[in-house]
Amino acid sequence: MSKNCRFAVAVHTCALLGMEDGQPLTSEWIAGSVNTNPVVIRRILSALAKAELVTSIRGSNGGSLLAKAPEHITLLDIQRAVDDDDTPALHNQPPNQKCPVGRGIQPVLRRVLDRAEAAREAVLATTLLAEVIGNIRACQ
Amino acid sequence: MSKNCRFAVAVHTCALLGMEDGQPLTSEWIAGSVNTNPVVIRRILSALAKAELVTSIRGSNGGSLLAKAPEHITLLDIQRAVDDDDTPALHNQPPNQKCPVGRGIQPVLRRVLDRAEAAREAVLATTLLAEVIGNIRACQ
DNA sequence: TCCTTTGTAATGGTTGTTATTACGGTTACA
DNA sequence: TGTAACCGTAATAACAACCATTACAAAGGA
Repeated sequence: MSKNCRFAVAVHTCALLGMEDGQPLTSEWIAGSVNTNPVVIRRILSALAKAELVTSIRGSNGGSLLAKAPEHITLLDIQRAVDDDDTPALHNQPPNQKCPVGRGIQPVLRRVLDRAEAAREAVLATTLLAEVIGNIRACQ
Repeated sequence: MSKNCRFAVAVHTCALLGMEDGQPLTSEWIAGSVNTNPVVIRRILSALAKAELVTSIRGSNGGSLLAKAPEHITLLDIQRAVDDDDTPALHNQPPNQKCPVGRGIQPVLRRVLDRAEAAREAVLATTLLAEVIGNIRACQ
């Protein structure tokens, strides 16, 4: 479980954009809904734009729009856009290579953790932004 | 993906204990294999003991032992023992409740993330410490 | 030209993690 | 009955990640 809230803010942002279809929203407006600073939103939007999930219009009357229909954006797309998935080192210092366990533990653990992470991502990959928007609408 | 290495150190420690069956290992010895400070190991062992996965013998000739056979310890047991699973708040500040999305986003997201986390834990729950030890032995 | 808006750099505060020192309690053994 | 070898845990410092905020350059409409 990641320790930052970029993913939550990114999904929140995309849901707003998806519900106001075609209407560009400013970072300040989005920040008002998320309850944070507009610059935080712009950083998230910048990451989403690099992944080609949103586009931005600069200047007066500008703002951001979804680049794809919510039916074509998965939560995994969003997660990959905003969370650097550089898998952190298992151990902080490399373990003692003179010990059989020290030598063998890392590849073994890595394999298991990769399988576990793949299972987690499979759930996100099958959840569409459109479903999230539908659920939000349903609980009003 | 968690950002600390407690889980890796805990599995490493349990694998050592499981391979030296019956022989108590000192925190200093384990620290030599993990390549860290003995106090770090003792903290991990303390958490593992609270979860009744290991026992410790104090005093001279003391050390730690597995409390169960490696066939009866899953990686999920170990993870739960050393990682506080207090699910962090999705948003840092609660979102704006006057906005429909701000009101609805958190329960919806929480549900999806709980499902994703359950899928991840299912993999850890079906991986036994005994398998890890077997894999380490196999790649010597 | 002026105003609005994005894009991004720089900075400070907060929090989580690891390493390390220190010290008290426990136990085997001479 | 000492003493040495252990564990258990508190305290602290160093370090990194993250977020909020200020600041400012660049873009674009009126």
